Amino acid sequence: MNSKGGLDSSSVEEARSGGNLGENGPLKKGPWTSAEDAILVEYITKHGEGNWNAIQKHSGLARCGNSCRLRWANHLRPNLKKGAITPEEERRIIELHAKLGNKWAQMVAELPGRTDNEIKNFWNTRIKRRQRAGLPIYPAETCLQVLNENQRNMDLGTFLSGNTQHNDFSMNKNFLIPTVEFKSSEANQHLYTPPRIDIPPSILLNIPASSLLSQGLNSTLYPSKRLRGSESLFHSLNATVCDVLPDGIPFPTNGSVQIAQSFAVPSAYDHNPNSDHPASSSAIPDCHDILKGNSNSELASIQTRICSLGSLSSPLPSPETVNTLIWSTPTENTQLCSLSPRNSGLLDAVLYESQNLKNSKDNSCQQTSHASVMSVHTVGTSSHDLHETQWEAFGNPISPLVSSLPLFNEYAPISRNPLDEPPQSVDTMPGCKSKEAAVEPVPMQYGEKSETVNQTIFSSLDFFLASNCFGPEDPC
DNA sequence: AAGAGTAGCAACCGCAGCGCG
DNA sequence: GCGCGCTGCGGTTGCTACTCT
Repeated sequence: MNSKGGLDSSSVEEARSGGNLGENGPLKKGPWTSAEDAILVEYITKHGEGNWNAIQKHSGLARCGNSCRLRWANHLRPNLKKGAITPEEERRIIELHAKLGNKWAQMVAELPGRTDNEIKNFWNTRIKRRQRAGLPIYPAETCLQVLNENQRNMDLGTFLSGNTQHNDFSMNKNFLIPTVEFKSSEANQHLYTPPRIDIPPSILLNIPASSLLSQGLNSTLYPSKRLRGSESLFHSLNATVCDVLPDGIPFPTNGSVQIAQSFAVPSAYDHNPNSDHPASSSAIPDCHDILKGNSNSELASIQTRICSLGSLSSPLPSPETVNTLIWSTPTENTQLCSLSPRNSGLLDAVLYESQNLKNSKDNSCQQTSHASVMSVHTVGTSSHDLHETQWEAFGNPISPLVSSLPLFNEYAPISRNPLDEPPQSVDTMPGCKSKEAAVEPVPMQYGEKSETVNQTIFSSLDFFLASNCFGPEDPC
């Protein structure tokens, strides 16, 4: 690539003139030549890093300052570690991503010799690879490790006081936990007293949404000073996810989930102002307001709701409409979701769920709802219930989250490697008429609880990470 | 053997934060 | 306080090599 001076003068002169580009002409793009590298290295050796635009001006390179900076940072600077990512580095990257999300620059500090670009590329490749294989993004041990670390570092009090691992939380002084009523959930609560979910706040709040949703839903949901495109995307996601969370879901009332609970709010997609879901009206601040005012709440709400989404009840759109949903062009209802071709499919589906949820509120799908509600709230109490009830929701033969997705079952209740075992037909499951493949719930042993619960959470998340199933990329 | 598909990598683009005048 | 330029970051795109059919 580069030799610190092994080039003849003609090559350097050519590089200085920008090849076929004049020195004052347009800046050169594309791959760097050895001659350009040599010039850059020479200049930085003499003058040091920084002032990249000056480098462009004074070195004669026909490259913009930022390009020089990137070239130096990613390829030319000393102490760069070349070669493939080692298993140990991979493990570290996974850990860091679980903690930090797509904060490549921060990860660099923990991975000397590697560049943010390298890490980013590695991660993106890894994501693709694991999605293809139907594997969870995060190994269970990583989930547990992050969980344990967060448990050590943070409790609810520190979270609320801002003394957390994620300083972003502390930077929001107006983090409010609005009181939320779930009127429509009362009946459910009678039936299913919300048990305490045995998931500490840290696992829900400290694993950035960007980690959980990266590449699948939104790349930068993690509270960040940078919102940019993801902000608008988040708004759409916000709207859709707000809506798809059934109003009747009675969140457990421990601290962590209360936070999530407080964001189960209506959205602009509620086209029925007279909706008889009072929980989705005045008592709850608008998601958008919350989210604009406190980006951390994005994390909390999204993460938690995504967890809940894993067990969504389905308003039972027909398979036909599911197909329409998946393949139709954006409508006024879905255009907000068209921010990213990768995301639109999932968000369309979520939106559709939302619409049908509203439209079918009078339908007799309460039992299905209950099943899914239970799947959320039985996590901590009965693994058996968890599997069964989640299974009911997941196995809903008409849900677009299932019926259109053979892959879905690879992300079904328990994170199991679909490569390990061929999926079992849902037909074999009581009450399931879908022809879709399924994975049989596995009895959980004592001691597996924590891991399995987390696996469940991340399996659901992984399912969403695999959301391109909804889109044209993978019309499964 | 050839074309298609995919993986991996390098580089670019656009945005936001920051400092300075 | 405001505008401007610089810098850094994260997402995306494009290219090349490799694999598969």
